[in-house]
Amino acid sequence: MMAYFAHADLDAFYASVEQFDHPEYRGKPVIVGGLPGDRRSVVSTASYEARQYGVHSAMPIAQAVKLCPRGVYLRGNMGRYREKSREIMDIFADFSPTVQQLSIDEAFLDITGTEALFGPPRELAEKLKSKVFRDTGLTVSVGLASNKYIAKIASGISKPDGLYVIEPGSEEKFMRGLPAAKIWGAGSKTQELFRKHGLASCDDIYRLSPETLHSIFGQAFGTFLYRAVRGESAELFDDGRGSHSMSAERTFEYDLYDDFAIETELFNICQTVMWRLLNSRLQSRTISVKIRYADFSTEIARETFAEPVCTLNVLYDRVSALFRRKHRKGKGVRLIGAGLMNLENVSARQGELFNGEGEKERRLEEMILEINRKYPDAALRRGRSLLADE
DNA sequence: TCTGGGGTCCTAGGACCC
DNA sequence: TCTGGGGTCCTAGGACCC
Repeated sequence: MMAYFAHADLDAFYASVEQFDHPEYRGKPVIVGGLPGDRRSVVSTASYEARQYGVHSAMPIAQAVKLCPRGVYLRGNMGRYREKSREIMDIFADFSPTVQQLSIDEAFLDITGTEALFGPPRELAEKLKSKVFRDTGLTVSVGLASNKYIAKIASGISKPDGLYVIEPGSEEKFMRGLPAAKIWGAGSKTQELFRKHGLASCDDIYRLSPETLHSIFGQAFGTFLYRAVRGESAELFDDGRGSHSMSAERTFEYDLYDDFAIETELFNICQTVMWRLLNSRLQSRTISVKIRYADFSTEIARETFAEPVCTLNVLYDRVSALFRRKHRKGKGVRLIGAGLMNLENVSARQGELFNGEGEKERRLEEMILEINRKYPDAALRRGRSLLADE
């Protein structure tokens, strides 16, 4: 049986959720990401009305305000977006037993062999689109193709509220007709390389030998490009295996120079990471610290320990020691972050670390983390001093 | 107009072991 | 008697995605 995939992608997701929840925003340019006057905020999502002013994702809010001063600016509500996302993913699951969620607002559906239930792929896509709209008030763009990579490209062709079908057998022709800028997985640096080598279209890349592609782009990426421009399955994305990580970071409105202020922020970030770790039933032996200085230069330090992190105290001790080793004093700090890599499921052995005193400490920490999560402003200092007093 | 936050994957090179 | 090659683990940095 011929494999067939749908890529379903919500249109301007965060902005559309806001317009659904607040009818007074409908038809207006909505910009989610920050309020006018916020320093160092960027646009997370711009509604299609806002895009007409030239506003787009990743643009600094200050620039968006210049382009679109009358827009509706919002900081956003991730909890609400996640809730809406779950509703939509549940709908996707009605149409395919194999839904691979790629991010909060998009997924691949393996729709191979679903004809008997939903009719031909185009019909399935139309049913899916109208069900999503009926049940959630949001529009979704769908691409249909014989492999996931092409389905992903297809869903972007006729956004918003689009439906684009690549007939089996026409994958290569479709890709070769696209500009190189449309290659998913080739970002700004690669686009620069394309320009440098005079590669304007996918067809230009198609004409290069595998050897040339490898010499320009490296082994893995060269192979990826070779396959992508032929309309072959080019799997850039996670196949479900592989390592996972968990991190939190914060950019400050004004660069920090004060050690105590920096340590307090670092502790705050460790709390966030620890809270998520405790709720995930995962563990990790590798910590990372990220520092971005006022000049935007960014450094990352990692360290792997023999024993996994199991309490906030341990996490904070390790993170702050690594931070102090890496930190160049006197340079303004724009961002700090901390994370855990190579996450694995909590082992039986780890359970032994939680007996007696360890268990008591962990319970206390869980309480503090819970309080701080509920009342972030009130409990922060208390949390830190409680731990410091031990 | 200076550039968020949370992820994934790839590469190159060093340490160490057999 | 100054030097092989493979495997594994680890670190730092970069590119990309939404």
